[in-house]
Amino acid sequence: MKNALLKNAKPRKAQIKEKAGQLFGERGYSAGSMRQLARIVGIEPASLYNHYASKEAILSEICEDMAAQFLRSIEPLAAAEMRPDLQLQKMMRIHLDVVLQNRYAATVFFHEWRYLEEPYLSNFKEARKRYRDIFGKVLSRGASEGYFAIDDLRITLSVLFSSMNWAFEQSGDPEMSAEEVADRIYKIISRGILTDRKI
Amino acid sequence: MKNALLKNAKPRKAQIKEKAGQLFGERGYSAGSMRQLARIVGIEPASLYNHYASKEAILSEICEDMAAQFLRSIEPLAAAEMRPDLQLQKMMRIHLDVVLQNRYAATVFFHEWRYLEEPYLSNFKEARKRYRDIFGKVLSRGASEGYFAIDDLRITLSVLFSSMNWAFEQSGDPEMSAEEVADRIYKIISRGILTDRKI
DNA sequence: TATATTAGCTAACGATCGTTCGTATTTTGA
DNA sequence: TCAAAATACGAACGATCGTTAGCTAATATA
Repeated sequence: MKNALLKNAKPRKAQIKEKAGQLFGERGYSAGSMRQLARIVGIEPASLYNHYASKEAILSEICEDMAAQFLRSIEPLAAAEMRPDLQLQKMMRIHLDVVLQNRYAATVFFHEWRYLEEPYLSNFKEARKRYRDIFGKVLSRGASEGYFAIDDLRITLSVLFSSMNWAFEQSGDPEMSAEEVADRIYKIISRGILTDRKI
Repeated sequence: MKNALLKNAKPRKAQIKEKAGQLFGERGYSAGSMRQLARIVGIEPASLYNHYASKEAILSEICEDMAAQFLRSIEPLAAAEMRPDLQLQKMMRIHLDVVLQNRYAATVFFHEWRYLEEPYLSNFKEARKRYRDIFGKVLSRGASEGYFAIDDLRITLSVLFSSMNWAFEQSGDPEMSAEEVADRIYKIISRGILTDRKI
């Protein structure tokens, strides 16, 4: 029963969510209207409300989905016992893989979350903090074990996530895989761009 | 004359632009209304149109101002003949100084430029490209002179600007100066976080 | 002092916003 | 088979949007 209901409810609802991700990602949450969304989906505006209670409900579900996917993807690796540098590299690959496989939703997740209202906003921030802390923990452990030299954890995390989250922002279609991009960013952040040569 | 003595405040137009920077930076361009702006400035909505022809005109002027300020600030250094690594560090300091001295306008410049329409949008992109190329040139020269090891210029520039442009995003008030932040980011990007020690 | 410009106001325009209502149609579960 | 649930629709509500019109008062210019 539940499954049957879910089975039929899902396609349309998922379709709305996907198109909303595109719309909000391209035009922004505020500028993207429910009427535009309805037109893209191919139904009347009023029909959207058979699947979502409000515009914000769509946004919050997109953000929650992404938060859950980021966390679910990274958690197995977070628990692993690896050399911190290798662990960081692998975690960056996974992060960028999630981003690349959810281009629009990830854009919404990064840009439009601020239009969430309570309690969604607090939930979002909490999830983001948990995710951030997972990376922070790897950096801290790497520092205490002598692998990393980290002057300021907050800035290091900021550089790390900024680099990853805006890597696909510029180009419409990426000519590189998530792993390639991740490895190039990892190389910069791990070894820097300076050569050993000193003049 | 007597008004010049009475008025310590900025001219209305500059005041509108400043408050619009705050509003658009905090709420976003689409979500921040002309009525909200008028209330913040302390005049009626209609009065805004004695100073700006449209909402978009305010946005475009904010973006143009920032583009001009970034370019004007960096150009003297771009022409200087210095060691590329030192030049890059100094340019990063200046870039972050401009960001920190224009917190709201910089936020608008980074986030809200996409709501510009032609021809403002093309002008914006052109200016941004010129600015980006200035940094790219330093990186390229540094690479050709053996100071930098750069696998992918586009990604390196992306990491560089992402790191700088979102450095002040999280915290409401920065407890670090632009120079401190710039130097910490420069250290990460130049030397990386890996220690020399291999276990 | 006479005139032109600037800057402010109230009021309201048409458009669009998110959303709701009532109803028809389709799909589902017993 | 049949009632109920799910899904769609047209129409419209009140709110808010950017903007304009028309007017008044202050200021600058001559």
